[in-house]
Amino acid sequence: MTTKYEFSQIDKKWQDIWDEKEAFKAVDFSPKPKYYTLVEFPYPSGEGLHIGHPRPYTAMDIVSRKKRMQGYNVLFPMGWDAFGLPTENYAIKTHTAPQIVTERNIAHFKKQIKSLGLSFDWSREVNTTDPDYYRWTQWIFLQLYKRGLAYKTTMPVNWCTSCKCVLANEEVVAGVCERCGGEVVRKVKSQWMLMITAYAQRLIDDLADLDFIPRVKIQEINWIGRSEGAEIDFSADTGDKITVYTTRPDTIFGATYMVMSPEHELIEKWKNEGLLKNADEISEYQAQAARKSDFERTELDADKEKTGVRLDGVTGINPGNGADIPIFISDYVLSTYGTGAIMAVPAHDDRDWAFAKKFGLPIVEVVAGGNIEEAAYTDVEDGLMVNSGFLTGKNVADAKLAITEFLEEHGVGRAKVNYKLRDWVFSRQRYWGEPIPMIYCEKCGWVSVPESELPVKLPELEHYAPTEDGESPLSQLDWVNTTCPQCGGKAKRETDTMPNWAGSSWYFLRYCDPKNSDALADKEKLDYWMPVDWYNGGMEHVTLHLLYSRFWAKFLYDEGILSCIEPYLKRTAHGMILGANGEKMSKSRGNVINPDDIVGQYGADTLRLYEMFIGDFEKSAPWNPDGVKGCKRFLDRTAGMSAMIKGRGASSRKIESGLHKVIKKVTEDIDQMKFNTAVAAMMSLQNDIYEQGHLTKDEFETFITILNPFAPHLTEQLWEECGNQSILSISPWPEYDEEKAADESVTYAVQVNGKLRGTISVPAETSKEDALAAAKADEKVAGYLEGKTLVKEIFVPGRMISFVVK
RNA sequence: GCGGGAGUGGCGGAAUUGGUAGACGCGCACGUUUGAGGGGCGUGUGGAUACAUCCAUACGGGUUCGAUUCCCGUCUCCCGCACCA
Repeated sequence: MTTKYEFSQIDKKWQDIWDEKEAFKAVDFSPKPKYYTLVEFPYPSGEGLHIGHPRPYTAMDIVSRKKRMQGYNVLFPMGWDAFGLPTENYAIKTHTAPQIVTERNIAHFKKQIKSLGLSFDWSREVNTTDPDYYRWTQWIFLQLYKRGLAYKTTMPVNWCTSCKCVLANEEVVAGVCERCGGEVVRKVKSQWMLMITAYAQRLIDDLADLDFIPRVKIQEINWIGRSEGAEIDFSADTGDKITVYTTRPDTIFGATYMVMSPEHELIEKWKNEGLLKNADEISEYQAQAARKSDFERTELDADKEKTGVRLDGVTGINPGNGADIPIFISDYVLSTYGTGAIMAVPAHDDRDWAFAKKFGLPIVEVVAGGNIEEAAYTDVEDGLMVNSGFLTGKNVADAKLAITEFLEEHGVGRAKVNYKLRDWVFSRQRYWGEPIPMIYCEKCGWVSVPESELPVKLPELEHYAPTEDGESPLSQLDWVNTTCPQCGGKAKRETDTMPNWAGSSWYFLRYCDPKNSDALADKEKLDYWMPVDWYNGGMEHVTLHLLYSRFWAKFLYDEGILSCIEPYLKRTAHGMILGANGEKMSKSRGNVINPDDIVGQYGADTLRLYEMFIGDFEKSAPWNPDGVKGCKRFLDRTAGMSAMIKGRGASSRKIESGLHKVIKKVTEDIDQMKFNTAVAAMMSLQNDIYEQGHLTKDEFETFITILNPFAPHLTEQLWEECGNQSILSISPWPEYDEEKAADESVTYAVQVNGKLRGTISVPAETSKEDALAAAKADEKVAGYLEGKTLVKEIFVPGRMISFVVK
């Protein structure tokens, strides 16, 4: 009999039995209610599993196991997000094909993940680098192209000088490449783009009904960055129209100058027409701005001064008051937002104020309430319009409406909503990604690869390194030469590949029907399984993967492929596991914990339990080697309980009531991600059982049943040793019985004038009157009541009694 | 700067329609078992103390019979975004 958690003898045994019996297989169209739990599939890096991986995996495994035991048909799948730069860089360095490296990494990851006893349905495993998988990634791209949502354009892009590759906005973090930390510069290139901006409003609106944790919703909304304002057409004395975007049209009478981004197209026009007297100075400034990386350009440095050059020879006209105003170019105006030009209102915008101060431009107050000598007054709640013609006297909100109406009437402006979200740069000049299934024909332009010819397979290569000029290594191959599907003439293939976010944008759909060769998944299976009921992942993916995949799902809904408008009903996020010193784990800090070592030394259940007990699941927590030992001790003591079994039924009122309370607590805590307090409750009950010294077989079996999702290996073993033939992991979850949970007696805290003066213990069903009488009779309490006038009695059933005396 | 979150023992952390602050674990101390160590089992463990009490949840106020919880103000830390007009 097992009296300790002998992990080396039981972990593998039960993993094999679960495999053999297909205990965790998700059944298509089962009459049971379905439940789809999802964790972010990992990128199988060469470093192997990180100690952070098991935290979300175990958490969602616990949710899945509990749901299964509660009678749900659970889909809990796993796969590999295997395209990506680290693999390719490793391949370049070691001259090994990325295909081989990937295969090896996946095998290693899978072995590690399997050692944790997670209840994945491995029969649904997917791999984004499998041609049978990426065939459908390419297919979705073609559908986007067909609808005009994929397009190729030449534009300035973020270019990682180290990866020699284009990055999406979302991949540039603090001015450097989020993957390698390399310097990012601007480079003009022809790129495939996905029009995610077409879905900006829906991506905001549809969050409303979803059960996402608030910080995820807020971060997505902020990233999309909706703002309401107006476009206003200013004119120039050249006869040209300069449209600006502003959120403060109410301040138009305070617009004392204009600023255009250095890239604004009118500047070239005016240069060509010879209108600019200081054309050389302007060109020099433009060249300077172009050299700066986006990071330098947007860096907010306390010492950083605004720069700019006045367009000498051109004057703007304020359509509000008809005033002539100067026009500048400055790099504080971005070409990629709004119209690339602004009306500057220095009295009421911090940036315009700083610029005006530096260049000695007039600052005209149009909203009263601030001190514009000191700083711009940007408050929109208080303050009335002044110096503003027909707007004078109105408040800001009314003035906005009035001026917008005025502009619309006169045809020089209109209400306008803008978003910070940009279209998704979808091309990568690298080898290890899905080829973009497009062909360029001199005669026909860009032509789709016919769907019947998908997948466009990645050809095998000798050299994987990108070329110095920033082209994909695929461009060096004869593979690029093909024929135009439309006219049959000579044509060339697109050599860029997709970003690694492509395959992960729809993988949760493939799990519903992973082997389908006629469609990305069968419609009926999608309708059965989708949407995902609970998706847990990292905060770092909120503005990347989460947003991208919501976009693709919405598109597929529009195409009639999906029946749900949102892919995930519930989204939660786990905290990081830090090193023992409280810092982020990293090789350079020397504080890395390897999950294999923990599993080898303490067993899978110990690692699982500790990762759940370590702290609040949503927050980061430092690793504590002694904390792991505490969890092993609890598991050993759980096994030790089997030697304390006597009889059946209930051993005592106390344990029976405690057990039912813990059933309730564990059941609820799992649903609320409060795994740490669920474990604490079981530990506490175990202490009570040890104190009593014995328990019944029924109690023991119930105890190991609720512990099973956390520590499946040990509890299966103990269940078997109790003489059960069944698999515990798929046995019914215990029912909570309120009557049995009820206590025999209740302890009341007794306060006098708000201070705790005693406690009394009375039978649970004691009436208010009897309880109050008992409280007054308490020796200590009586001492405080004596000689005083009782003003008030407060009775909170089951909790406390409070007397107010004078 | 904007947005979000958090400040509780030596440490990780519990406790919310306001109701016994510090559950549970670690660490530490003592006892016990053992040839010793380790391990197990048990007891104790916020601070001060005149041992009746008093103080204590970042800081300062407020509401209340009662505040970690609600309100006002201040400070600190973490995360995200960042010249988005």
